[in-house]
Amino acid sequence: MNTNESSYRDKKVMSIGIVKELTGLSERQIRYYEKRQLLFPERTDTGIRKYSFSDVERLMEIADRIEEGVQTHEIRTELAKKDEKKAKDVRDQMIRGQINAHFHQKL
Amino acid sequence: MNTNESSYRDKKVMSIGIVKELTGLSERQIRYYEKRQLLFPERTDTGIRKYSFSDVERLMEIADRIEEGVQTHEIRTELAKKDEKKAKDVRDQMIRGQINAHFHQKL
DNA sequence: CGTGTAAGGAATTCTGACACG
DNA sequence: CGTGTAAGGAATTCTGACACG
Repeated sequence: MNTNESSYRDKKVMSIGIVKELTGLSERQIRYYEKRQLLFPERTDTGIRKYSFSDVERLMEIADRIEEGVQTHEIRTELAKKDEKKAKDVRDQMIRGQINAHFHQKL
Repeated sequence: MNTNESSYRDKKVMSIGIVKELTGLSERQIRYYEKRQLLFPERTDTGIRKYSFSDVERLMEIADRIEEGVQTHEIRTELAKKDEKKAKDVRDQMIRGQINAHFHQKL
């Protein structure tokens, strides 16, 4: 029941037109940030880009940093660091989950 | 922070192709259920339908009921009842929120 | 009643390029 | 470097209709 909700944020379901509306960015900008490796939309079999809500959030962060005069290269590094931290947190939680399950199994 | 998350479920952002993939239904079926008033996607200025994750969930429920041999007309009634109940729950929560806010304001 | 399909048109998205700087 | 734009093509979506039942 809770497993579902959070997956909505990461599910790649929107095409660029909606993302454009949600972020206020131009398609040109959205595609350019992808080329610079700031975000990673998926593609349909026929090549149409698909974005998630978290991609939208990320684009708004990117837009903020750009406005501050930060170059895409630096933003890329920052985001990569953030992503790695999140991945680590997820791994930690997984381990706790395992331990927890193991503990309860013993009862 | 929490206000955002739940809104993802109801935000109309997907076009019919994705909904088709997510639900396994045909475009024909999805559009037909709309005509029968079982769901209410939004439209872009140019007439393209946009669906939310909750629409996707709803379509899966609809598909189940159809498989059980229930007619769209009945499903419509069932869903309307459910929707009304949810709306009522939301109103109740709003009131509780008001009371709560009022209470804390007094302190 | 619920769904498939072919038909024609309109709207969307894609890429590579020229432009400015 | 970051972004706008016109260009041409491919993929998507829309509606109304014929079909079966």
